[in-house]
Amino acid sequence: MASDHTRSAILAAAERLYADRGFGDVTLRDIVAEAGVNLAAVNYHFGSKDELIAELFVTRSIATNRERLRELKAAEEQGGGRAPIEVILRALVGPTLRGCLGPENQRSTAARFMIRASIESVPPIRRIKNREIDHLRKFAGAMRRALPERSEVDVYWGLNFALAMAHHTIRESERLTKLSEGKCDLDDVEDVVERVVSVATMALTAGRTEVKAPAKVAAR
Amino acid sequence: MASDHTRSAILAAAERLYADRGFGDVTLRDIVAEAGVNLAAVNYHFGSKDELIAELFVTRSIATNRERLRELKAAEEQGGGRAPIEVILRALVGPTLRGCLGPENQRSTAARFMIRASIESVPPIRRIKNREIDHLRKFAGAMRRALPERSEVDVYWGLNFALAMAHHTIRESERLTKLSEGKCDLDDVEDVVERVVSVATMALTAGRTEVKAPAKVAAR
DNA sequence: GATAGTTTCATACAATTGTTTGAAATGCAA
DNA sequence: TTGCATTTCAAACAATTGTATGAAACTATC
Repeated sequence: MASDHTRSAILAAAERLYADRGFGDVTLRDIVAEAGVNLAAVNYHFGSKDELIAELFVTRSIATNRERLRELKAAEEQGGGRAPIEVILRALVGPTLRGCLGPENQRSTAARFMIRASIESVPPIRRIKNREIDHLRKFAGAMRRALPERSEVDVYWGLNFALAMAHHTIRESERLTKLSEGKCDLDDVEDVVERVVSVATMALTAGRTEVKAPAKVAAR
Repeated sequence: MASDHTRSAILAAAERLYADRGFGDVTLRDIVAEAGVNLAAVNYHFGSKDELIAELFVTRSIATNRERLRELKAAEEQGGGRAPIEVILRALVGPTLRGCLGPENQRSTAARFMIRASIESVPPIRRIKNREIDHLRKFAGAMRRALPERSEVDVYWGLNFALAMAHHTIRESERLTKLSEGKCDLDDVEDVVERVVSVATMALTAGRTEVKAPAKVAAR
């Protein structure tokens, strides 16, 4: 094992390049050049290109999920097992948004890598990705506890829309800036978070404030 | 020109394969095999692989935009130059959702291709994609006319969120089905359209029903 | 300081990719 | 039919990719 220097240099370079340019057009030769190591080092340390990607994704996936669950657990414990829906949604979309948006220099490579992974899903990632469903299920559970009158289906849709707004805004941030001629300030991350959270909250609570009623009609 | 048979067979096969498997892992050999034509035919008729993709994208892009604008124009003319925001949003997200979701057999290859193009944007598409901004600007204009009291920034955010929900739902439809254990019915396209439209409408009108007031505070 | 195990390196390999080539086939006008 | 342009085809080409190899360099233990 010795220094591990080569190994971690590869991981860092790969994550940076994948985050910037996507999996499609980053070759092993690009990675080793960026890392300043030999081409054969990748196969020596990771076995194959796919295993490198998988290791990268697993590591980051665990970290991101832990971050989100930490916020969620803290909120629920504080509220005696039930957190306000806004807080839950903030725990869901906040970390990713904060990691990907914001002033240029503080953008997180890890977060941008995860967004790439969620977009152009390559085989090694696709194989692992199913686990994330369990993670989302925990959020769905918390949301149902926060909105007991709400139908299960509506909660899933709200969760889906919250992730939709967060991810899409990240992916298309450049286009939104161009479309709005800079008027939408994507560097003001907390403003973006609040916009997403507030719309998702409305989607989950509108037309159903206190009522106990059947399912289908909701969220209209 | 003669029959054009080969040319259109290539276009059809390419669109189908790209829609199904993405640009990343579809080779020219896959396409010509599917089309039942010779490998060299692609370069003979289109010049290069990139030009084939570009032609496909341009054709579909024009058709999709025309479809959306047709709905929009019809609505605005009927309302004397100003359509209700719900109708505008339906014109924006309806065609794409209807094309991509719904019972297996009636899903549109064209719509799925366009979603692929919006996801894993390859160089030839990226070069053209800027034009779509002009198209979105027309929708932004109609939305501003429908919501004159609303700030410009809020309208752009509403537009962004509407597209976000539509596209994300299409992209992650499989995951939503799995997460909800089939309870979210993605075959009921009109239900999905109404959900997206209603949430986007709320995002654009909440907390600002009749008031004439400054910007920032909105959509909270 | 010799030796065994680990890591790095230049280089080669095999497979796949988009593209080109030149001949054969086809269609069409005179 | 003849002649000419268009279209199709099998085959080869050149470039790029991930991977494998075997020797060299290094590290640590005795």
